[in-house]
Amino acid sequence: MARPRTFDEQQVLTAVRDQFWDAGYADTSLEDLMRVTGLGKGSLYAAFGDKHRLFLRALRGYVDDSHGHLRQLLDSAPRAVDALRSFLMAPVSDPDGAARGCLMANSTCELASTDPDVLAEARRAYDTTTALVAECVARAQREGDVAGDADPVETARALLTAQQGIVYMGRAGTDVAALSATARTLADRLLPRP
Amino acid sequence: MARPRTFDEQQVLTAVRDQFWDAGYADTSLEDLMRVTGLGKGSLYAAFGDKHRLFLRALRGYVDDSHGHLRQLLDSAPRAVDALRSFLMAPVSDPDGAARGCLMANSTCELASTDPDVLAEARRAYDTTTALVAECVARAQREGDVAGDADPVETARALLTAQQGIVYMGRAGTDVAALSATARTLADRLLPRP
DNA sequence: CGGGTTATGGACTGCACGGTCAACAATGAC
DNA sequence: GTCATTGTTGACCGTGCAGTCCATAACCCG
Repeated sequence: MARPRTFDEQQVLTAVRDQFWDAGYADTSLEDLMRVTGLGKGSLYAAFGDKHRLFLRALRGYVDDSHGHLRQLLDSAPRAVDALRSFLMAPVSDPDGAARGCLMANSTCELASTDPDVLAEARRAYDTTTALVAECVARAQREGDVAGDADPVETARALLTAQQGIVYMGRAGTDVAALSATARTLADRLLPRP
Repeated sequence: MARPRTFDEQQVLTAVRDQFWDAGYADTSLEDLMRVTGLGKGSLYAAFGDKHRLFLRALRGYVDDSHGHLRQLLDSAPRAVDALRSFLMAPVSDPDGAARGCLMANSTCELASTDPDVLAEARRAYDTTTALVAECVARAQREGDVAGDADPVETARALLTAQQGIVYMGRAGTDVAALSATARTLADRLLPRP
């Protein structure tokens, strides 16, 4: 046939994602991307298109992976309420990762007003997250761990909003100890026992 | 003496702030700044220094103004608990402004990992905000509108974190109606009646 | 009115960026 | 071994950028 590729697409996308995550979209140059992937410009362009398309590709992969992890988290917990607490604590579960924030959130803040693709990806992401969390809230209610009078979707929105607030405060340099305490406070308040 | 300035410094800083707010730091060029201020490059450099210093100047002005408004909001309310609710609802109080987010938050997400000045400004801003809100929480407790067993600072941190989550979800394109409902849910949960 | 001083505006510079391209390398089919 | 096909590489290009600088304009003081 023809000459085969010498790189693994997933490895390249992971390196690209980390680069955009650390430096943002505008502050990442093609030279940065060449350095972290080990590929030449031509290879990157042939395989992924231009910088913007490559960014969207990495961003979508990040979102899909995150949803995969979330599904696993929500489904694997014996009691749904514990999964919901873990969801809220996730931003502070990795002490070193808090200041990094979330690639989707960082990208949204940087680009939402000028890049419709990023905004659309954000809406898609949070719709999915809300649905996953709402289902888990309903399960927690059936298990008797969360008051049954609250609307699961509304509770899920509140949990997601609070979680994004935690992500943001971590990005803003709040130390992890104080932020963990805040996360626990939010969990206690937003997941009232019946 | 010498030739006087033909521009008003505050007006210029307001125009600059709006430009950075709408487009972000990296996506704002000096040409943009010249357009919105009506000044030439030489005037901008002579009066404010380079792009980065001008940005920091506008950002600090924004933060100081925000704290001024917050003081006014917290002090003017007859009952402190209503002020705290207003604080939480502020991001959705202007329907058109929700998607704009907050200049401090947008800047932090875009630049926190590469610009120490912005990160320092963020920490300063949120320390101040926390102190102001905590004082108001204490007042609400004295007025008997908020349960007295909660630590005012910890409650303030939870409120601020939730508020930033609301700001962010607005920036991410959540429609204002749904977001207002979420804000009310968060207010109800985070400000429990005694 | 003249001269010292500061503001103004635009021409200019050097650079880093995203993107293109063509020559070359590696593979499998036959 | 030959060839068609695809991947790889690095030189190259045009553009837009931040920042500099200087000639000129406007002002106040004496």
